[in-house]
Amino acid sequence: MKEKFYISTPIYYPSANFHIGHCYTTIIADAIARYKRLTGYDVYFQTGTDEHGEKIEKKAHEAGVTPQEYVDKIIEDAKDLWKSLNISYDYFMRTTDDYHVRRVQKIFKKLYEQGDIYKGEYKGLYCIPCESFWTESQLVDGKCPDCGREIKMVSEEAYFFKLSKYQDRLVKYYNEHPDFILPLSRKNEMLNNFINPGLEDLCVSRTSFKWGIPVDFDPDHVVYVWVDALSNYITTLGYPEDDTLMKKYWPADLHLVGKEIVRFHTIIWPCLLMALDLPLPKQVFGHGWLKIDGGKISKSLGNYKDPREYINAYGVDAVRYYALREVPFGSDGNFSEEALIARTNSDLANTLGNLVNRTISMSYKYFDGKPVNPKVLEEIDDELIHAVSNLKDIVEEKMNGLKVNEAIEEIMEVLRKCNKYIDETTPWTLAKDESKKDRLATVLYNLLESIRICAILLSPFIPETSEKILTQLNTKQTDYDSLEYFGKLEQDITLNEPQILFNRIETKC
RNA sequence: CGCGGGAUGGAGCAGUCUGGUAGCUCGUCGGGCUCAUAACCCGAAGGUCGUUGGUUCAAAUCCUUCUCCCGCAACCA
Repeated sequence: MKEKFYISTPIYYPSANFHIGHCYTTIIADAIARYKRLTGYDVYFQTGTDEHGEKIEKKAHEAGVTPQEYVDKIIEDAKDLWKSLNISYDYFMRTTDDYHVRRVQKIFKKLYEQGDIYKGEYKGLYCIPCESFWTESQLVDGKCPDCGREIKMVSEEAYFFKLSKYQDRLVKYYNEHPDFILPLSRKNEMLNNFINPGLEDLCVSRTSFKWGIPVDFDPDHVVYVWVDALSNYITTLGYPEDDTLMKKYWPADLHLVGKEIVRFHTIIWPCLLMALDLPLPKQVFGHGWLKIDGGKISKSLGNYKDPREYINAYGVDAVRYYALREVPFGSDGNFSEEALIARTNSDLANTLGNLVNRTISMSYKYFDGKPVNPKVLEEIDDELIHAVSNLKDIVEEKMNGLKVNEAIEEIMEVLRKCNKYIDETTPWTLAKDESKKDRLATVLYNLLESIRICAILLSPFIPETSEKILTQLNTKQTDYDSLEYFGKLEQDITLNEPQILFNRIETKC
């Protein structure tokens, strides 16, 4: 039986249409999910939306629609966006779905009945014009850090979760699972800032707004974000009503999250799971951000375009490739249209596209598109064949460490070697000498086989392009097992006519 | 002193743990090639490795001073 792999994106907050940052997280998750499927895992890849809360209630009110109508429209748009990015999610969850509402109520009640949730009073410093709570340390000269006006102490009745009770067990889990939080610097951040100073109990209900899941035994309250949103990862598997899928897929293998919500996934979520007596997720990866021209992507600044504009202009794989290639493991990267164009031209059009094009063209020119391998090898072939043969294992090592950009760079390195190999072997010169015909066939076969292997390994990242290449090769050797050794490309096939994979993007100047 | 990350040729990064000729991609300039998408291949120029002081035969790397940028600080991917 196949080994399972459960990967999730966060459930995004649909207060506005999604931007390139949401795409970034989702593209990485998709690439990892596709890679795991390619290598033989039974993958469950979940994404979705966190649709409750005051902000959406307010936004809907401003737009003159109900909150449900408001989010429905954005979710429709989000699904279209994921489709245009070739996101291969297995399930799109929404916190407004009936089963989720019902199961969250059951979870909340269970925690209440076993004493992990209790009723108390929420006291906070509140800025009335900004409608925001602040902590003491956030205040500037004792005033609201946003507007500078007076704040006041308010209190409301609320339910609390006993986060403090699980502190020691959480630290123990961290120590026993050194790879639980990646990158490591995030773990230190959690310990120094939150855990070591002592966890405080967490406010898990609100009475100040209505757009949320009602606490069924106390209808003045709605369940606040934590129990509602975080539990999405298990309510979709049936918890607590049906354990069939839970047994199959839980615990999650990887929660992919942005660095700003690492805390929720590495402190609050594990403690909730401990309270429910469920296993904890194996790994949480807090990735960096795509910046736009060095600054944050900001809804209020509106400094971004609809991602589909880039997809329509440059192709889905240009956008996917950029997101996956440009940002190093765990750190921030910059997004700009100029950089996207430069990356697409140099890597996808020049290195990859041109290589495929020139190789297939030569195969047509000299052998009518029929690959044969007479194995007239020379010393110069060794390095290429060696590099291509090892590529699968190198990519595997990088992907296991979630170093997606490095995995891609390794493949590009091999493609550059292929281009170099062409110049070194000069097939056009061999073609002029009839006695070198078998050598020429060998050189072209080596190239076509290298391209085939690279195309398969690129399929998790740029699936559309990968498929185009394999179609041009007209090969049936497209699964992971076909990477077992160099030389699996069939010799009784005819390639399809070469087609441009990526047109160079000319910038008007 | 709240915690953490960062500063390396024009741009983006690796190298720092474990000290030993500073590397990669892009860009620029020169050359080559003609299978290919002004592409591809080769070569060159360009760096006092943020700052101060120290340890050492030797520091981008270890210790120290300071500066600047960024993130977190109880819902911004």
